[in-house]
Amino acid sequence: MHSSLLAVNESTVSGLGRLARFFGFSEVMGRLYGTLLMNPEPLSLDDLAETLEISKGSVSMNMRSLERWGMAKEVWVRGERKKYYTAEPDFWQVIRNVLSSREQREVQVALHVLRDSIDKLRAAEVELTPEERALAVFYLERIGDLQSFFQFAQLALGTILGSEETINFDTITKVEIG
Amino acid sequence: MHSSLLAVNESTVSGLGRLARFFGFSEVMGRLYGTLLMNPEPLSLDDLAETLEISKGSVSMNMRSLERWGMAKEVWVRGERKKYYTAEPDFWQVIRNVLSSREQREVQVALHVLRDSIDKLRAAEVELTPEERALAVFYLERIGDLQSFFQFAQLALGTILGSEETINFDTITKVEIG
DNA sequence: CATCACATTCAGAATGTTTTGAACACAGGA
DNA sequence: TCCTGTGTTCAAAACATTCTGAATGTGATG
Repeated sequence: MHSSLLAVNESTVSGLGRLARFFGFSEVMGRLYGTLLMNPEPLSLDDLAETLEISKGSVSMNMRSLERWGMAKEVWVRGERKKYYTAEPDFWQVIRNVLSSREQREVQVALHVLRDSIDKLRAAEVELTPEERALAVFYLERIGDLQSFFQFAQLALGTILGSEETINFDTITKVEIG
Repeated sequence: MHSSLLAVNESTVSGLGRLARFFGFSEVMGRLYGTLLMNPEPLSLDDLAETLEISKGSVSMNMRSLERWGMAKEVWVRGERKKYYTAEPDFWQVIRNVLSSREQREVQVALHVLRDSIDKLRAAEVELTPEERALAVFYLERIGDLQSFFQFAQLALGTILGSEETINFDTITKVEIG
């Protein structure tokens, strides 16, 4: 195989490994996804283990994670008993999965905790000494700032996820906040 | 001190620890930032070590990281020789720092690598066998998808960072993509 | 310039995470 | 039923990260 193809493959695989880390997944998951993405044909567990030079056990577990996240799926190959996988090629779909099943929930939990804190402080107000009351006011201010941030995050996620149809990245010319 | 104040403090500190992890920092950094954020008065290294029950060495190192990221700054306390710190209270400022010095660079590196890959494939075209050429075409397609994604990320980051004045999260009603 | 009060550093310990590979489970075919 | 090829599991090992605390550095002060 020509060296340029090998080099491009390698840099894509390691780049996706990096991206996976960034999104809080294991690097191996990213590399597996990358390997599948850069292969026109489906690959078996053994193929993947051999290509990435990692144990079959690791491939097995990481592939199941990839499946759960909708980043890869099993395909049937005629006359073969092995499991074969392909990458979900719609990157947008993958991002949507991650953002909606993980990030969005995180943000909502955070907002919930903040709201609880505010309620707690308001409820306790009558029992506080003057100094404590001053501190409570200070807390409310800081918590309000955090709330604003998470509300922004919620809004941004909602916007990205809200558009039902697949966003065609190529046609985006502007991201507006207002 | 009233239990509600303690509870709110604790949940904010651990929430910020969590957020720090999410952004790829150490949890301790987040907790330190949270502790400072929830204290009207500056705190010394010893105060922080005692409050969070961690060693002074760890506090020292993590506080220097926080300073480098613009999340905390030293303040002079009259008549004291110790170093005192306060949290940068403008959350938006903190986010801007992180996004512009880290995320934006990451995205630009990724785009650069992808462009290099495309160039490499184009340059090698004449030397390829027919099968290799088919694979190159396939690679170009996949790489184009990745490029679109990173270009979107670049655009979004640019929009958030581009607005010179501090964004008031409270007044944001919409995040638009188009 | 010696002392004191603090901050910083870093080797080693503690802890957390990921990987491996051997054991096991399972399904299909003989 | 037993064998064979495959996938899965999980305890232990390898590896990575983070923390600690004693040693060291630093600078202000008498």
